[in-house]
Amino acid sequence: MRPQFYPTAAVDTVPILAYNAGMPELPEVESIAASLRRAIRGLTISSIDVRRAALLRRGRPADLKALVQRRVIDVRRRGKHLILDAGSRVLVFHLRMTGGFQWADPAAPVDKHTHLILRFKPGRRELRFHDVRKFGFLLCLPAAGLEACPELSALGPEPLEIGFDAFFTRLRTHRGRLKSVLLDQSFVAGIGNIYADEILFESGIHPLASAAGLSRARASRLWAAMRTVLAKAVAAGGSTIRSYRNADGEVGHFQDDHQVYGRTGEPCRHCGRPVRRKVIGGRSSHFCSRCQK
DNA sequence: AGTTCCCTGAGG
DNA sequence: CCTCAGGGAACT
Repeated sequence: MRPQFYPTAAVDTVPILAYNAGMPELPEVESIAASLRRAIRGLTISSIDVRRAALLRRGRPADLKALVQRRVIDVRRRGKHLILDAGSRVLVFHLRMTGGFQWADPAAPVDKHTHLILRFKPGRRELRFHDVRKFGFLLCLPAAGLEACPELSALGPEPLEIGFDAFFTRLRTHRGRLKSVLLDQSFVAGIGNIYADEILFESGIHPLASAAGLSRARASRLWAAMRTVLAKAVAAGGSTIRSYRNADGEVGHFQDDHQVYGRTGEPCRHCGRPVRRKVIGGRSSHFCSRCQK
């Protein structure tokens, strides 16, 4: 997990906000939340432009309008959800596969996939939420009882917060293949297809292994790998964010450093055998059949 | 536990 | 033109 930024324009251009171009999982959402926090915490929402009402899954357009004049208290993450805390009311975004934000110059053309625009005071830039495939959604809810909303209450613990004993206990209650269990947001929240494969490779465990049948020793390796892989990715700012949009609107490129994900047929970085790909639970899985048992 | 659906751009 | 990818809900 060592993405690097390669400026494509002048050396002095500064990336100001993650423009997500990958599939956001826990590390990416964490990174995006941090960018948004730096950009808008403490600002007052001055207007909201809803360009695609269907984006709003819970709450009403009028609830969105009621956010105007409120101050942004914080931006945080829960699972893959991004929570914009405006005091007694909050906005919850789920980026799904192609959702992302732009911290844009209001004069810049608005692309057709932009579904929501938030403007602030003070500030000369606006926050645009875009989503090419429209899988993402937005909740506008009262802060009180937020955790009780179905999207959030269904989530399992945070993978970087759960201790080993609790993790091991949870594993036994989730039968099925390990790959599917890691992707189950009610097991732990925030792991997606890429990190699930990377975690399994790091732990040396096969994606088809039975979750409930894992020995304590193997579960311990899995737990440690989960922490290592996710923490490194968080520290790197999210390995699947492939581009940043800088102040000039130029896009820089990241180099991914995955061990197995998307490397079908390429040599395993440990043993050199070709990385295999197999569909498990409807999701493509990448693994090394020699290094993962 | 597997399949379908949502949606669109990318790649064949 | 066709097919595929993907998160996650809603099926079967």
